[in-house]
Amino acid sequence: MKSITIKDIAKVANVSYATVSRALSGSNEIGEETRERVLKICQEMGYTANTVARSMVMKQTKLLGLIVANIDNPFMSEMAYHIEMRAREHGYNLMLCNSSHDLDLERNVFELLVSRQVDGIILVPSSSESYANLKPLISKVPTVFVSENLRDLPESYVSVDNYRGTHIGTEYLYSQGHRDILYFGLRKGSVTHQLRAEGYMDACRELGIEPHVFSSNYSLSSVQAGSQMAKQIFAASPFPYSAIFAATDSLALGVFAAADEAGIRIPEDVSLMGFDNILYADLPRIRLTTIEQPKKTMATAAVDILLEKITDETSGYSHRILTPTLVIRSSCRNILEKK
Amino acid sequence: MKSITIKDIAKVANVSYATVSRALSGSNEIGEETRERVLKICQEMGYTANTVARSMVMKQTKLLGLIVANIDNPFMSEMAYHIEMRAREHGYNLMLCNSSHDLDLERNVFELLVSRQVDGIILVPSSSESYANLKPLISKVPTVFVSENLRDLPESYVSVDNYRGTHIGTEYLYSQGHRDILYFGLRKGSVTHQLRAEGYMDACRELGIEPHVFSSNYSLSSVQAGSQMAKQIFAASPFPYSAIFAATDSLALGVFAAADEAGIRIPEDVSLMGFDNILYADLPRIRLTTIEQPKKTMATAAVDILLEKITDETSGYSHRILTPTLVIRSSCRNILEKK
DNA sequence: GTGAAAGCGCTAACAG
DNA sequence: CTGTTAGCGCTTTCAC
Repeated sequence: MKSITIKDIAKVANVSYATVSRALSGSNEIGEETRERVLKICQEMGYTANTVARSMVMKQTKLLGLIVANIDNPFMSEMAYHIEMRAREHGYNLMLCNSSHDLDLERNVFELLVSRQVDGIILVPSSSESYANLKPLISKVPTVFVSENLRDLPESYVSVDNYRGTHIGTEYLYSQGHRDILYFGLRKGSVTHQLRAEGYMDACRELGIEPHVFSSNYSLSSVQAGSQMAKQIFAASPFPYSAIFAATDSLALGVFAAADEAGIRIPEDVSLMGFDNILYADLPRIRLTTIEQPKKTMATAAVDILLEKITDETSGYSHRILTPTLVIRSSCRNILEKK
Repeated sequence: MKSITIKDIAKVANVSYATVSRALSGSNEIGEETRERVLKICQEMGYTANTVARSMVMKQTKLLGLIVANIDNPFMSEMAYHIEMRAREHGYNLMLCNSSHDLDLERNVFELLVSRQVDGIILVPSSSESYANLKPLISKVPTVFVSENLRDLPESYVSVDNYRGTHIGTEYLYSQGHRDILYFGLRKGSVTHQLRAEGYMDACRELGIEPHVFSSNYSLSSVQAGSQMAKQIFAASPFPYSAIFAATDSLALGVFAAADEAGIRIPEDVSLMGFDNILYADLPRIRLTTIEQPKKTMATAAVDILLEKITDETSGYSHRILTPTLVIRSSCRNILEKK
């Protein structure tokens, strides 16, 4: 499987291999007929450029690293899709690594990507701890965080306005007549989830209703965990809330499962709102009303910010906070109207 | 951001840079104290090896390409997760490319990966046409196809025993009293789907019931398409089948949606069986009875076969066909029993 | 317009 | 055991 190189072409074309390089790179310091002749020979001989060699001398790989906790999480995979497409539009390819929600692994793969000379890294951290965890490494390569709000940390990130998301959602629930709303799934240590809870609480205050939040240290992105947690809240009978605002769609799915089990109907008995608008949310029989994170926009923004960082040597960082929107489906009921 | 190299280390350590290389590579032709001293300096100076340079001389990148149609498809993303983890276990990293169900794009990214000198490629094709489409390129790099059954084409692949899957599923449906089963979603041009339909039809014949298959040229992996198609079959009233065997879980989800809309209850009025056992299938309110593709095993096998191909220069190919299993959830009813 | 040559960071003979 | 040296395939000055 010996592949043919620029030198082989040069020999056949009877030119120096620098000339072949010029022909290939679209340089203008080469005669038109020479270029065409060389290019034709490349074609005929089935020449494929060796990007690795080019990377060596150019000192850039046109490679981006993408670190996610789990690519099989619907939120992640949707982000990954858009990120990959956008990156490729700009001539970049993606190296994918799963960190499996493990900080040590996250650090490992980050270092790995650095040693592979990626031009930049996009990181979808599962918690706010990632920043501290990776801090010493971040200086080695342009990095942008996605999805997790890092508040005012000096590193680039793009996220949604989490505070506003739950604020909007709470207002909607209120407009549907709900006065007893449970916020389900606050996890300490994640500023993203801190902000979501705050948005809910502030909205409650403004609306003159009492906030109730159910905290947890479990994963907030697993429906299993959600259903475990939801079992606890449904143990109280009668269930004292008319609506549940889940911190994530996955959690909401878990609530669905636990509600079915407990014989509580959604939305007839209690309304359910999610956050993220993952692909699952739109499934038949689920049809979850939720807060949409503009995933494609976030993905695009992340790539663009990263490429800008790569191009401009000027250090600095940018925070891009996108606006979430309410997606109304069928998991919330207006309790002002008659049943 | 100038990174430090082996030479910088050599200078500080007062040795030749070959010695540094030896220390790093764990060679045994180096003195113990020298190694330790060098390694300590590497540590102190924060040296990170340049994998690209190493790749150049080693003529292997320890990089695998993964081409999927859409990483945001739940089947793909689950496969991707396991593939990445397995690859990394063996010291390989993954370059991810989406082909977006486009044969030209698929070829493009394949070439791209070749020029990036990946050591091998894992391809999850969306149809059987991919083989013909990529044939001239496949000789350039070890490749293994995943999920799509290529029948007896001379290229490595791992897939599930599709024929057996639908056979088992049909028998199960029969055991639950179903005699009028519609097979939903045969697409010509895919041997995978050909085999699935055949498994169903042969089972019907053996069981002495009449096969009915609904063909389509739509995508078989989109719930949207599934619901469009399902609308057509539900237009017939009364609906003449007691069970529907969908060619994929995504299609089954579409059937769910159309059934809800048509006021047909699952499983009370008609039973529904899927194929793939994607993550969605286990969601509350869906709980789809389906045929499981052992995705983790497939992923692992794909990586292992590929690495073997990479290591053994001996050409040749292998076909690995795994056994599917029935996963019983709640979308099928036993119609022998009283309602 | 084209060729010669240096060098990207590293490994692997080959000497000593 | 350690140093010297020759590349890996390519881009890019610098001459001609």
